[in-house]
Amino acid sequence: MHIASPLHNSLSPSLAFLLLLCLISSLISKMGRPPCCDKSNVKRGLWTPEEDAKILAYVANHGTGNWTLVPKKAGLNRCGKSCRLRWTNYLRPDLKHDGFTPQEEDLIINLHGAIGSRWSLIAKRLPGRTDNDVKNYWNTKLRKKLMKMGIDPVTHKPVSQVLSDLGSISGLPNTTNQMAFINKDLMMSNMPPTKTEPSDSNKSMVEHTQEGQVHSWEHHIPYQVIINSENVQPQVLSEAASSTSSSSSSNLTQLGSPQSYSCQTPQAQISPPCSSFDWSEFLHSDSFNWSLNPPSGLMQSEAELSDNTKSNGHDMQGAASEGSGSGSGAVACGASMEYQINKQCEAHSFVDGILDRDSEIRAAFPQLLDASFDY
DNA sequence: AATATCCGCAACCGCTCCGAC
DNA sequence: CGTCGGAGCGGTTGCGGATAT
Repeated sequence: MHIASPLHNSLSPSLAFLLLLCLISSLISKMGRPPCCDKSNVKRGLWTPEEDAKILAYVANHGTGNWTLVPKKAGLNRCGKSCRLRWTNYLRPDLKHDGFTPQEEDLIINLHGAIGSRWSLIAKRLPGRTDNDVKNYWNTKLRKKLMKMGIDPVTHKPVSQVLSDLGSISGLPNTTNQMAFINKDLMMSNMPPTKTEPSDSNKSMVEHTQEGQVHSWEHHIPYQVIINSENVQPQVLSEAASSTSSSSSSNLTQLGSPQSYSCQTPQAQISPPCSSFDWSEFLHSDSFNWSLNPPSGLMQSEAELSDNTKSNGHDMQGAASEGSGSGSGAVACGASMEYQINKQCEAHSFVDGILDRDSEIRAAFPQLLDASFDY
């Protein structure tokens, strides 16, 4: 004896499915933004030549833009976002697919030291390269190269300086006005855990596994250990911190790295107080062409530059636009860093300059280094 | 020769920004 | 002013080839 409810009788399977869809979409809208496409029904993974041809044909006929419609119009079972990435990172006709030149390599290192992991900004200085290219090249080659040479790829400081800064935190005489950054890779690769006995204050941060490996650094040590508020203006700090979703390490590196290039005493490293600094302006300035004699192709057109400034204006344009005085401050700061960077570039390569700085620190603080670290 | 490990790169993911409505 | 969707960004993952054992 089955008594069917009226609802059960009237609800066809297709209607039930629609209601379910409505319920799900309603739930999704409450939870947050729905995905850009139905990932379960689109192809993922490597692209075939046929798919590439469809994208190329579509772009040739319609141009780029409105990528969500591209899969449908081009006859592709792909997410629009995936199509856009395929185009921008691989299919664009202006892309270079050959290896990076030494000039490009130097430029990436210099720019990374100055602005951190702003791959898109760096890539804009390298015609034919995408942010993905630059990022991959950095992660696979340049980072390791710098580490091998004893340079912390995060701070672009010599390892000895980073470690001495770490020693300062852990109870050794503290050299204020310094910015110290802890890089996990650096720790893992340059700090033999069995050799270094952490001080009491450090023991809580350093944990040795049974195999003698250090772990959990990132959970215990803030990347930014010391920031002198007199030298780093809160506005710059907050702008840098809020400008991107990238990690705090990269944001803070932007602030610290240019200063660390200077071949001066630790105290003198710190630039005069800046009301703000315009990274975009700095990058666009002639002084940022370095002494690499970059090929003319490395230069960016004015249109691109202004677009660049616009797209990054919220985080790169500081008080320069807010008042005449602060504008000159930005210029002054830019000039200061330009001087430091150019000074270094004039005499040596980037790496040479850092190694020189390393030697100076070793000479200035032999006891400090010898007593704290043996590497 | 077979297997394990490493490495580089393409692609994906999640987030933010920004303009249109 | 808030919402929506496109676009861009940086970080991460996974695959496939290269190299080591």
